[in-house]
Amino acid sequence: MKTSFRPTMDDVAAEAGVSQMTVSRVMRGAGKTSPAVRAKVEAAATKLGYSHNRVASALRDDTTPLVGVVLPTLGNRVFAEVLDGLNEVLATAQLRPLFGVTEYAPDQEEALVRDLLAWRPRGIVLPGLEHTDATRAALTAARVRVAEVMDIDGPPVEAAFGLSQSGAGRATARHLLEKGYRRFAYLGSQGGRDLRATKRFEAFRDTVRAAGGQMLSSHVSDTPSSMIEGRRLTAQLLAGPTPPEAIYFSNDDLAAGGLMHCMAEGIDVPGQVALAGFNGLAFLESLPIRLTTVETPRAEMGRAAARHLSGPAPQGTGPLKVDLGFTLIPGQSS
Amino acid sequence: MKTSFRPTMDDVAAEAGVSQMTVSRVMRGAGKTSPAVRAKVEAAATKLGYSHNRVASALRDDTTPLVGVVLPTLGNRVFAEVLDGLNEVLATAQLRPLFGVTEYAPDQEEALVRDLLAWRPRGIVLPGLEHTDATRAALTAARVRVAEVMDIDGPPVEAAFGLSQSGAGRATARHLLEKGYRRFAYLGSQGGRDLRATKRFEAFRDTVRAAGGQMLSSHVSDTPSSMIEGRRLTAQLLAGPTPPEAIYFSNDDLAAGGLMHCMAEGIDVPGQVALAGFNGLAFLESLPIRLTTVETPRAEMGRAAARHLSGPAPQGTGPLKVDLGFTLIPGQSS
DNA sequence: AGGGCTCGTGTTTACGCAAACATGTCGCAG
DNA sequence: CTGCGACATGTTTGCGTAAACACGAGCCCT
Repeated sequence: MKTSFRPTMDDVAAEAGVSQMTVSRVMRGAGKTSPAVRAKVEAAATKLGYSHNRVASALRDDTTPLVGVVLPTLGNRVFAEVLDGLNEVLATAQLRPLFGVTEYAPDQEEALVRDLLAWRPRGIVLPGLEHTDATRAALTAARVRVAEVMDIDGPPVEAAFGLSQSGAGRATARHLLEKGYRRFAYLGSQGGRDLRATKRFEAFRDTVRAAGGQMLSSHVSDTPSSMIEGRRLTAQLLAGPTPPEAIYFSNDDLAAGGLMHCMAEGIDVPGQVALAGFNGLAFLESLPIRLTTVETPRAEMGRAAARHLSGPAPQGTGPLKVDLGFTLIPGQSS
Repeated sequence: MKTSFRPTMDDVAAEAGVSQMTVSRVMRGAGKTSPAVRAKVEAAATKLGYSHNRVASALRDDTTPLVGVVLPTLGNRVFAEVLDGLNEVLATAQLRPLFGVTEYAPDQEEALVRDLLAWRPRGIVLPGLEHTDATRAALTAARVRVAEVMDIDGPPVEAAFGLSQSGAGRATARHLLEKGYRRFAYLGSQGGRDLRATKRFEAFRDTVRAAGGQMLSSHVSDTPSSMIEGRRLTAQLLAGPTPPEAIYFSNDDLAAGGLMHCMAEGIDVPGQVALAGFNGLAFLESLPIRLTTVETPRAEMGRAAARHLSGPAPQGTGPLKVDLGFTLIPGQSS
């Protein structure tokens, strides 16, 4: 006997006095097994401490009950919430998420997708609709279900579950224009690698201009987004030569940081400057002034994607787009 | 040719005019291959759209470059941060997290561990030190590295990376006692299933009593923790017959909710009631009053666990405990 | 010049499981 | 009492990969 021997179905079969195939059937609850045999096999498995080997099973089946999950980052609560919703539904379908993060780099996404596909997953979840050609090629070559989340402004590989990012940018612009603001600035982070933030910004800018407003400036820092960074960027902007009437931030973290700066400096919000964010994160409730923002269905995007991947294969009806919507939340900051 | 044919190493080998083994060697960059052959093989692989099959590879090797990750929940930012730190280090070691959540149920943890072990992972990460006997048995039977995170108050299976939960409870109690408070209440959530929160509470209570203080009440709701729930619990408590001088919350979310209640009702903090939380979450910065809390090294616990699992196997020197510490942050709420 | 290297490549084999097919057994209808 | 079918269990086979070993070609050292 080897040191640290690990029992296989053959060992369990020998112990129970049945064939390996019968053990397989009992383990999976598949096919026909008599109660007597089932009991014997279960006792033998317990006695030997047998652990089913999903790797062998997966090789035999040429597929795994895994779903590859690609996220831009875990540093942003948004994606943790998407993952949570995703996992919630995957768990009920006996699927397990296998994930990796790209830090918003397309080439990292490409490498990650390649690696995830090597596991022969049942499906794969990607953020957004923009991918390299090689990524798309790999996805279509593999027989794998694909769900794209967050964005629906573009052609999905197979199915997209999200919201119109440019729609959100437009809605925010319209709200601020209605409130009478005309001179705007935009503050973002991630060095423009967050393509959805860029879509929001461009729609915002175009809407402002179409209405006769002005984009005085836009500054996108290179760092990950955080409250601290939002505070820094806001301080810098307001100390500049052309302070805006309203600031559109690429997300709530930056916006909340902006609000912190204003409160610390005694700058009246929205009197001297209005602020708007994006996402509708729960912590906004704890701010002394309610931030204007756009609420997004984060967990629901994950759930919808998981439902798609758990369900039956699509009927060649072409790419599917599911608009899960967003809600403009007018706050006290505008 | 089958519909939707998936090339194997044999196909690549035929295309390149070499043996399957040579393809394997080129793919893994293992052993000796001449540059000429390498180029031929790589060209053939690209041409055919070959994707390495990690499942077959894992069966052959009887191990996978995967790490099973067990988390109580993803609904709490704390665990997303641990996962982030974990993933950060695992990624550099070419390991991939495969995770599942238990919702704080020991039997779900048991089932989850069994399932994760079926993937023959390199290692496994668990929250806390309390597990069922069957879970411990399964872990030791499997040849798998084990890292437990969050807590160090107890015997680890192999290695624990965390902080003393009871130490944190004691430190908070001492701080409040020094400030002169004597009549306390405790508010928690998760129906007592969060064993680490329970450890903090018990240490807090014992410290208070040993110093001649009183625990007027303790209430643990059954719901997941959230700001809303903290607000509700606090409202209920303060409306009761014996309002305390200070409230110890099981975490920052509840504590922040408590603060919201007090602000909304015009209750002076800490004049009428002091508040203290746990975790030191970033969003506390955005509260108008800095909450007293205990800062925990969440990402670092994940990183340390990942480093342990990536490193060489332990030298039979017995269980390892790594105290990553905590920091009491005295705020304006006490 | 011959022996023993090293280096690059090929051949054989086993990893553990489950589909497909084969076989055996029992009960019941005619 | 015979025959046939339903059901339970067994046998064979192959999934794609990588370790172990085999082998041949060239090289250096004596």
